[in-house]
Amino acid sequence: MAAAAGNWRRTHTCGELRHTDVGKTVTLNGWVAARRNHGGIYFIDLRDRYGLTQVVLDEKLSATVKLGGEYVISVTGPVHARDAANVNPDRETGRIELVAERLEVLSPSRTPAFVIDGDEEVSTETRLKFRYLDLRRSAMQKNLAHRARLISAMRKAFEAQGFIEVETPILTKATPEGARDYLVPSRVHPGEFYALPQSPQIFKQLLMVAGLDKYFQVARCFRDEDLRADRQPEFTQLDMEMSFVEEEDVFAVWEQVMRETWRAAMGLELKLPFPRLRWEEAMERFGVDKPDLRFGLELKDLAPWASTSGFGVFTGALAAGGRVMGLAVPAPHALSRKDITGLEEVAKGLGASGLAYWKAAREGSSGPLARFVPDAASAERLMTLLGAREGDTCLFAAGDQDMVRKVLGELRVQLGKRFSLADKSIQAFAWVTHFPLFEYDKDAGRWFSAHHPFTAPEDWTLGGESADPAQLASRSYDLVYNGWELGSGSVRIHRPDVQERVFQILGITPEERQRKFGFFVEALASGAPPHAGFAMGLDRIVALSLGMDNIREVVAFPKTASAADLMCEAPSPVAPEQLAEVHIRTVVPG
RNA sequence: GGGGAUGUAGCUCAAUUGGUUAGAGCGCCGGCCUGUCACGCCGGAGGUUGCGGGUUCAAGUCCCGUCAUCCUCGCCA
Repeated sequence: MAAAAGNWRRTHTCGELRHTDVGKTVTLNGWVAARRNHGGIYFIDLRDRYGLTQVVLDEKLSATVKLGGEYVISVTGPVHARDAANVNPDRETGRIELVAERLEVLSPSRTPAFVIDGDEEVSTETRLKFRYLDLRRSAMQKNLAHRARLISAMRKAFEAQGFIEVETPILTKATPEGARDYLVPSRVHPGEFYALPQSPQIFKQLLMVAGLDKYFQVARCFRDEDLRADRQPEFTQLDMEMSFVEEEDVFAVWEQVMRETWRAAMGLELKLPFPRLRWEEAMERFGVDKPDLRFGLELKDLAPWASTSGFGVFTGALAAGGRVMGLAVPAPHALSRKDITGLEEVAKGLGASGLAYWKAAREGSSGPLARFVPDAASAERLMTLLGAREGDTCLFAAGDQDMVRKVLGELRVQLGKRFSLADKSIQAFAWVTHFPLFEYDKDAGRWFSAHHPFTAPEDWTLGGESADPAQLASRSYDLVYNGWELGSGSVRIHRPDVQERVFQILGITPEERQRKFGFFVEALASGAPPHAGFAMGLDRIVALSLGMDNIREVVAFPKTASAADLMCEAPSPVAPEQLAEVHIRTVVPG
């Protein structure tokens, strides 16, 4: 190091000097956030991660340097108390100022693309292009600090429960099921590819076979699918797995982790245990697999009334094996004819043929359905089924069960938002369990795992040879929070015979299975303990805990909706030599 | 892949029915100013109206295409 180095180094940060420091001679380093030149006296607001401190220059000193916005400087001088008239009560450091005796420009700055401390909302495009400036804003620094606190709290909570953190490969093997893989060509093996992990799923199960017993990892995951506000092509999971356990053991660990995390990062005390409800119950009561439990407005089965209603659409739906369901919007929340037309559009968009409604009343009810509710007894019966009171607006859907649930589930969500039904003081965590094991894909003409192919079935026999895969429940579960899915997991298959049977139902041939999962099946046959795990979407939970709905705000260097990095301009073409090295020839359409 | 919104100065936005030399605030540059803290005052520079084509006497404005950003459906075991 040069002999002169060190005299510019800070003794304090820009956020910590107080009235009690008056008289000390200090050195601050930071960015020039604002300049106020009064000719004979010159003020600088000096910024760093910790705050803002006013620096005062006299004419002599200010004349020696040319300062621009965002210049990085070092200033040394005594801390002075401000006169009462000059105190700035809006700033932590507002009672003092640093009177500079030495000022050094450590690094000049080009004119920034936007004003760092400005009030104007800068476009996402500009923010991402100059992300290093965007991250200089205190709001972004707070977000990242909050993220770090939350991750740290989770790490501590897992470690306290005896979990060990293990890193798993980023260069791994392509998987046939699930999301599209990001591929990486191999130089050494011409024509072959690694894949970036969609999750560390297989590795964490292998760690259980290895006997690691309690694993966790802050794991980066990659999925080459289209983006959303809450989805980036690379994202972070808090991933975990444990051995010799079942659902309740995993729930207990996570409930403890969430309680400690919420306490440390948010200062909130969570009530344990979280409620559990089976997937089937969630779908029946709320129409969705991630219900917002902060308000009611539940879906009700109206078959007992509908079957004798005389309304052809309803009786027809029931006769065809479908459902007639409804929900009651409490009377204070009025829905106009126009509102209902809007909701009907939503319903139609989701496959409903229409949206019947009824203004509940024992006498003189109204709405298109009123003529099918001819008397007080009939009205009473319907209102009881709906849990409706006098004056409530009741909405109905009839038809195929999946469609009816989807329509009313969506209406429930929209009405909840519209009328702010959710009690904001509630932290509504819940475990949704026993999702279906398989889903049928009409286009592909085969069954797919609803969760992933290593998920244990509720019944180890898989219902026998003749079972209908659609009817099988799995031992998978989601953690739901205020209507958001935070993460999911399952009890895994630890028996090779059951794993074989699942592959069989998925239509994966023995050759294919051997090629793609051979090592994994062998591992399961090499002493696999019963095990189960869970992974939480970290970006989502950090954003949610900050009251934000876009995870870009909590990711340091996120990508745009077209998966581009506007700052470093990735992806980008590469030199032909580089392609040749990895045996790639590109064929670009057009 | 589909749908919707947006694109004008470095940033955030305005510009009537298609009609003069495309404006404002902030930022930037120059000057003045000893108590400001969004300092103030005076002056100034800065535009391929995303790009390409078309209609028109005339296009930021209308039409077609295209690109980018945002939201969203499909997709995301």
